[in-house]
Parts: sequence; C-alpha cells; structure tokens
Amino acid sequence: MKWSNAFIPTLKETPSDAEVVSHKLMLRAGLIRKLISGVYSYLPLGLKVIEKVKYIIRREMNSLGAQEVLLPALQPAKLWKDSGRYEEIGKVMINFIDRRNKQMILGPTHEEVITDLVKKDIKSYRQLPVVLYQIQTKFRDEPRPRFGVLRSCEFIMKDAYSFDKNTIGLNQNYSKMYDAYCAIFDRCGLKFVIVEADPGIMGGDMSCEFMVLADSGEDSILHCSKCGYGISQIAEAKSKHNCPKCKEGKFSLRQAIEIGHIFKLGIKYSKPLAATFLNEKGGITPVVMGCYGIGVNRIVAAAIEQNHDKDGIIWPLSISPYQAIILLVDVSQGPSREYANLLYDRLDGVRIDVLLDDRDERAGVKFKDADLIGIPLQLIISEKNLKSGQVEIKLRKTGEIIRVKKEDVIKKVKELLI
RNA sequence: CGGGGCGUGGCGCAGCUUGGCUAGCGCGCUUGAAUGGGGUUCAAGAGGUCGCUGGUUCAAAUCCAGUCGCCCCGACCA
Repeated sequence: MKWSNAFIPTLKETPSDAEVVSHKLMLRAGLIRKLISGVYSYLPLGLKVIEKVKYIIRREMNSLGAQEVLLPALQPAKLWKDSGRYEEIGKVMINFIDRRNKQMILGPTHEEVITDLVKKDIKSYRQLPVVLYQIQTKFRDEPRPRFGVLRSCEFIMKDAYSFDKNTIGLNQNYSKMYDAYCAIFDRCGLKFVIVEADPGIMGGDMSCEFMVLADSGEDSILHCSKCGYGISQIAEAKSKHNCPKCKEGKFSLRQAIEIGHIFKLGIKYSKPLAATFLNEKGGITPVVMGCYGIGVNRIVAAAIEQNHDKDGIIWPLSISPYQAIILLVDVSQGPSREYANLLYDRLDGVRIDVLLDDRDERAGVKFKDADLIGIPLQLIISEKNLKSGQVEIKLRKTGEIIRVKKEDVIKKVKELLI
C-alpha cells in the first residue's frame, strides 16, 4: 500500500477522552475511531492487526482439530430463558422486540446457540468428541464501557466449544486448548500469566484466565514472581504472602488484562437444554462441554500496552499491520522516488507486506509517523543513501540502524523478518 | 446506578469567576513561494448558530433550570 492513497489518519495530539496508553496510541496511530461510548470503528491499519491475530488463532485452533463455524448474533430470548441465564445476565444483554412481536437479543456469548445447534445433530457417542469455534462480534450493554477497546459494548471474540461423552474427554480437550492458548499468546508476542479463576456466571467446575500484566488492567490477580503461579483475586483471599505452590516466591497483587478464559462447563448447559446422546450402553446422557474464549480486540490493546515507547507503538512482528515501511525522505521526483517504487514492487513480489510512505511530507513527519504506527522495519531511502548505493534499515524496537547495499536489501529484509 | 469532571471549527486548548463591540490561540486543512534526514518558514485563505432546549436580561460562550453526550472513580464485568 502506498500511503499517499491510503486512509491512515494519524494524530499529532491525543484526543482528550483517552486515558490509557493503548487507547491513546490506537487513536493517534489511526487504528480506531469512536462512534459512541464503547463502540469503535476499525480503520484499515487496525483491521489489519485484527486480521493478523485472527490468522494466528485460526492456525492454532485448526491444528488441534477444531472446526470453524459462524453462529448468529441475532438470537431468540427464549433460548436464554430455557438455559436459565436470561435473568442472570440481565441488562447487559441487548434486548428488543422484532416486528412479529418476538423478543430477541444480540448474543453476548454463544453457549446457548452452540448447544442448541449440536443437540439437533449429535445423537450418538460415536459422533463425539466435537470441537467447534467461531470468531464473531459479541454485544454487551456494559454499565460502564472504558479504556477504548478494552471494555466495549461490541467486540470480537473467538469462542470455542468442546463436546465430549465424558469428563476424561473434556479434560483432554481442555488441556489441548490450554496449550493452544499459550501458543496463540506467545505467537502474538504477549507476556502473560495464567491464573486459576472463578467461573462465575458461566458455571462449571474450573476455569483458567490468561492475563497480561498491565497497569491499565481492570483485573487484580495474585501472582508469584518466582514460579509464575497465579490466582484471580476474587477466588482467594488476598492475605497470602508467599506463593501457595512453590512456597518461596512472593505473592503480589498485580493489575492485569484478561485476554483469554477457558472453562470446564460439564453439563451446565447440556442438561437444561437437553443436549443428550446415546452412550455405549444405550443410556441417555448429557454431553460434557468445555468453552474457551479469547478477546481479539483485547489482544491488540494488550500488545500495545506491553510494546510501546514514548514515540508510539512497537508491534510484535507477527501482528504488525505491515512488515516493513519504506520511508522516502526526499520528496523530489528524482531517482530516490524511482528506487522507492522499485523496492516496493520487489518486496511486494516476494510477498512482503510493505507500506510505502510516498506522501509529500517532510522527513521529520515521516519519521514521527513511522515510529508512531510502529512497523518493525523502516527502510529509509534518500538521495544521500543512494549516492553511496545504500539503504538504511532502522529497527523500530531498538532504534538500531543497519546499512545495506541496494542489491542486498531484499535478502536482508527477509532475514530480519524471520 | 451513586460520586466527580468536561462539552467553544478536524485535533488540542484559552475566554466563563466579575454578562457588553466583528469569539481567540496552537496544530491541521486550502493556495502561493522558499525549504527538504526527526512534526520547516513566510504570506494569503477556508472553516465555529460556543452540545441542545428553555429562562433571566437592553444584552448570554459567560448567569439559572432542564436535557443530551463524553471521560474518570465506585458498583458491575457471564
């Protein structure tokens, strides 16, 4: 993409309604814009990051044998009355009457719908286990949306559901998901901790939360700096001083952002919604469920919370909107522009996703914007460099500048992108 | 929902306490010129019913009431 005809509106100053760093930078770097409180539009750069995160999630889900589906956001309220959660969830659920006078809701989560789906087609233990997932927009009328996309009323979630014939099967799927979640967050470049949590209204026997330590986090957790063991603050008293697991590390209260949560649901939904199958002995048994969620928008915000400096975002390579940005610091129509275009085409030819800053702006503006939007590699092209047959490659993360000969640029870029 | 704060061109703000001529500043935007490696300079422009409604007054961005919106703390967070 060439910046001169792209929609990447960066801001020099932070809009006054942003408080936390990820929100400020997402606005300034032109990733998002607010429509109303708790509802955001994703601009091209923001959407690209979302898509990168989705790609990583899909790869990991598919490789553990989960299959992708897409469930409706529009749902009948009756389904929720049947499961017993209608009253429980209350005002958070967006509720309305359709033209046939039928009470409808916009899905805040999908246990009910998926259970209903599966029960109609799964009749025998021979059809189990099944693991399904989707990446979809959830709607929650939050009492207090805040911190940009960290708590919003409309957000993208990956939710997966496992269906097993017994607890042994559930435990296996839960454990596979646990591993996949670690892989996903690792690949997204996040440092995270896993805490035992309170399943809350979701129900079930146990749950684990995947948390990114960040001052702006809304959740408090107790975390052992030595062995990494953690528990969510709600689940246990905060009186403990030493880690209950390794007995050595200090147990300290930390703020964190919840980016994933996995639950062993058991028969909490399958029983009331009558999702049953015939077991080996011909008995009618409810399916044993697990459910596994990831906040896709939150991964983006959390990645920024963990990877930024005073100049802007520092994207982990795996989720960066572009892999490299070419900075044409001379504005003239001369050889440097020709070379920048040539390099752009060549990188494009070897499938490197590159942004060419060919705007009629001064060098300073381009440097500032490049730092702000945080693309890992900055390829700096100028008359000065070209005279000595060179291109500068600046690493956003360290600020290190590598000078390479023109003919070696592609090779070096490939090398740096590994 | 309780407490607090804020709404003035696209963005950031001043003016409001103590009402008074054509409502200001910085950035951005348009045009021209110069400049050209870390948010360039000069000149000329465009752009605002001061969130909205009502009230007080000769006169309201400014005072009063209501209302809408936004942010923060708390409650809540499946």
